[in-house]
Amino acid sequence: MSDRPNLAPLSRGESLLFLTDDQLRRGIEAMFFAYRGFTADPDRILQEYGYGRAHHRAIHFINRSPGTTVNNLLSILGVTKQSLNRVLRTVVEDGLVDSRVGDRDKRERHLYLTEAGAALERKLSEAQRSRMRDAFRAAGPDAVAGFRAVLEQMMDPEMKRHYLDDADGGK
Amino acid sequence: MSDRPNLAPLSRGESLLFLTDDQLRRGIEAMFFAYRGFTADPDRILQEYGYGRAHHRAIHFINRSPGTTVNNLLSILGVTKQSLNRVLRTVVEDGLVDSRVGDRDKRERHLYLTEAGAALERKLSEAQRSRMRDAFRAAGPDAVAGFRAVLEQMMDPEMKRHYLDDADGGK
DNA sequence: ATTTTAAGTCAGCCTTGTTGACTTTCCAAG
DNA sequence: CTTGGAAAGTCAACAAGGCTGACTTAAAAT
Repeated sequence: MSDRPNLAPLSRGESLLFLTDDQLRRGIEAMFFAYRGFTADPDRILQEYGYGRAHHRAIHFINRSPGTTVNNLLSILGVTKQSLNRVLRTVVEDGLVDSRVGDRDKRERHLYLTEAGAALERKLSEAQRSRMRDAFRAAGPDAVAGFRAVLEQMMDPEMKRHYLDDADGGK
Repeated sequence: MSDRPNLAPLSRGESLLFLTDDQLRRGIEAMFFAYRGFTADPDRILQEYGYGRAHHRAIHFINRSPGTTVNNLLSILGVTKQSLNRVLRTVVEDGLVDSRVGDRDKRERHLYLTEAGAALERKLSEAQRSRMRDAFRAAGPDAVAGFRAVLEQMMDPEMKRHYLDDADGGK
């Protein structure tokens, strides 16, 4: 393969790098427009339920890590506890999330999805997975690896901790 | 369910992709965490100026397409005119953006960055480009192509129109 | 002359973020 | 056993930035 994919005009022989400001600007806009697409489908579903993205995020990560504590969720989501609490209160009241006092430490609340919560989670994530599946299929396996590699590099280091604690073990 | 847990694509990067629900969930979280990183640096700068992401977006696209009209900006950003107008009013008042009545059509306002506006734009986009440059460098050229390919597929079709109207011309 | 379009404005509402102050619970260290 | 502090929750106030709806002005299009 060429080491210069179809990306750069490179008229000035000076730069071996394919990272012109224009290339970077395209990457920036790609993030902007793609993120909009990425959230569009769940947003529509949430609206029917009177929820917002904040509810989606909470539900997603409770589903991913059942029994997680509020504090843990706080550090993943990066919002204040007051902000999270407002969201959490509504989903608990609405019977989507179960908040159980900790056994070892009774100050902690452990969060679990109820059946209704799990049902909404499936609905939301199926919509989101569907779009991602289509994008992955259309772009191909190599592109998917590249996509993940770049995004991983773009995260703040502290966030990488939360990005799939399980993940591919070593590496 | 997935009959093929994380085995590499053995069919020559063609047919069956390894798109388990878990792979897709990783892609979803990658988007979430990366987008946070992506906006973190500009957000910090904007805060010093008392602006938000909405101002950044307006400034970005005015810089990309000087002389663009309010209506055009509206369709790129996908917000209501009232929402955009509030943002636009402040940046015009603050002398970052110049709003000129159209020559051909006097109903239209054409938007341009002033020197001060261009200075802020450079500051913001340099921060964002810097992070993207680092991510691109670390991930490598092939990854960058894949990143862009996947994001492009993830956009809503109408948004693809706005994504680099200039772009690689005849394909 | 009438209708449509582009832009702007006013008013009000919602979600989701923020601070700050304060309480309750309860583990753990002195 | 007392007390310091962490975890969680609550109340209040505020701001950004979305939204809708109603309305005006000016100019272009029909």
